[in-house]
Amino acid sequence: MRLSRYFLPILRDTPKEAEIVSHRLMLRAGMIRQQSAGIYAWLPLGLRVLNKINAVIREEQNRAGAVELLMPVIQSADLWRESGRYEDYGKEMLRIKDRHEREMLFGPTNEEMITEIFRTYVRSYKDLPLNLYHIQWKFRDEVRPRFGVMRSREFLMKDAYSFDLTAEGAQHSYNKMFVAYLRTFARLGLTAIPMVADTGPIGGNLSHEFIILAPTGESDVFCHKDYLSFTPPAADVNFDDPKAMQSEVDRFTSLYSATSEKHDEAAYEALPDEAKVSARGIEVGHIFYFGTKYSEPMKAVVSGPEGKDVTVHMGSYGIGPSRLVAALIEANHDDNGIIWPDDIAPFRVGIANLKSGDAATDAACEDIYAKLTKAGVDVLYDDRDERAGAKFATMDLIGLPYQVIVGPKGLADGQVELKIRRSGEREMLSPEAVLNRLLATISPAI
RNA sequence: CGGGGUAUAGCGCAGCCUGGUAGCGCAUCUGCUUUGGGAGCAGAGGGUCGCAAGUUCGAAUCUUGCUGCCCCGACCA
Repeated sequence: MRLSRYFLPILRDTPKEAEIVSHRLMLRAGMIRQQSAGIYAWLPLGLRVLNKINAVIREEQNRAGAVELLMPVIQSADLWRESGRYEDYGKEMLRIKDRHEREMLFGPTNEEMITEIFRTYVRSYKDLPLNLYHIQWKFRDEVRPRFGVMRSREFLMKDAYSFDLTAEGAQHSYNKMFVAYLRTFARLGLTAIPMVADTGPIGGNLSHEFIILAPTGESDVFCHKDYLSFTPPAADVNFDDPKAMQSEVDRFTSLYSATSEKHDEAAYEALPDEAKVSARGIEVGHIFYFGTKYSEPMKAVVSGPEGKDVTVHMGSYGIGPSRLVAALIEANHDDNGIIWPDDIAPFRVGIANLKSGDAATDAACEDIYAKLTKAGVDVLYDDRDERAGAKFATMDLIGLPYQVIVGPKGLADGQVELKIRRSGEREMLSPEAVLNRLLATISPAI
């Protein structure tokens, strides 16, 4: 992408409403635009990041055997009356009426709808287990939205729903998502710690939140320090092997960890002092097993092996990609701006033409741009007629991991500069060497 | 939902107390000079001063009502 033809509304000043660093940087980098309290437009740069996060989530959901579909954002109130949640959900649910005065709602979650779909088509135990997911916008009318997309009213969520014949099967489904989540967060470069959680209005008796530690987090959390250095489940872990899944889950639930709602002061105090971690955390995922809470009232039943109807056991599994964008920035930034992980960056490489209009620098930039683009690398080529300083500042602000700096001085020696955003390291290399170096950074499919 | 703020150009702000028809910096546009870490000079464009009613010869400024937004708390897959 040529920056001169892109839409990247950078702000030099920080809008005063932005309190936390991720919100400030998302506004300054032209990623989002607030439209109303807790409601944001995603501008091109922000959308790129959101889509990259979604891609990782999809790969790991699919690997774990979940199947993607897409459900609507607007739902019928009648569906929610079946489960009894239309009355229970309260003012967080945005209720609307269509032209025929029919009661509708903007979905805060999709348990009822997925259960309706499931019960319509799935009749036999032979079709189980089944895990269906989608990535769709949700709306929860929070009393006080804040911190940009970290705590917004409209937000994107990946929500998966599992269906099993038995509680044992449901445990395996739960474990698969547990492992998939660990892998997903690890691939995003985040250390997420599973914590025993409150089940809230979703209900159920087995639930974990996945928390990443950050000073701007909204939850008080407590855990064993060793969690910070756990290695995530491997790519070739066998999701169909219940024992393998259970042992991974056991490994990640072996040490103390809890949010303040479930905190056990005595258990925590029993830890050695050097193992105690008391911090703030951001909830980036939440998984539940809730048995027949929805399948029972909504009559989601299948014929069992003995020919008798069996009410299915369900679980649901959420990740907030829009919140993850903010969480990633909270975990990856410095005074100059965002520092994206390679695979999440809106563009992996930035090319700064320090003298647009100069035949030699233009030619060198065009050549590098063309070759990287042809190799399938996302490149942002800053071909604007701007001063060098402005180009450096822009690339650092939007956090491009690799920056190729092309100017007349270097080209006189046949060299361009490669700068690594995260370390600040810079090196003068030939254009060919830079290309080889950049292509080598593209990690093979995990 | 309680408490506290705030609303003036795309962003950050001044002007309000003491009413006289709107200003600064950044950004944008033009020209010239510059050109390796957010350049300089000169000029230009851009605002129903959140909305409504009232007081007044005259309201960004005073009064009343409403609304948006932000912060603290409570709340929160």
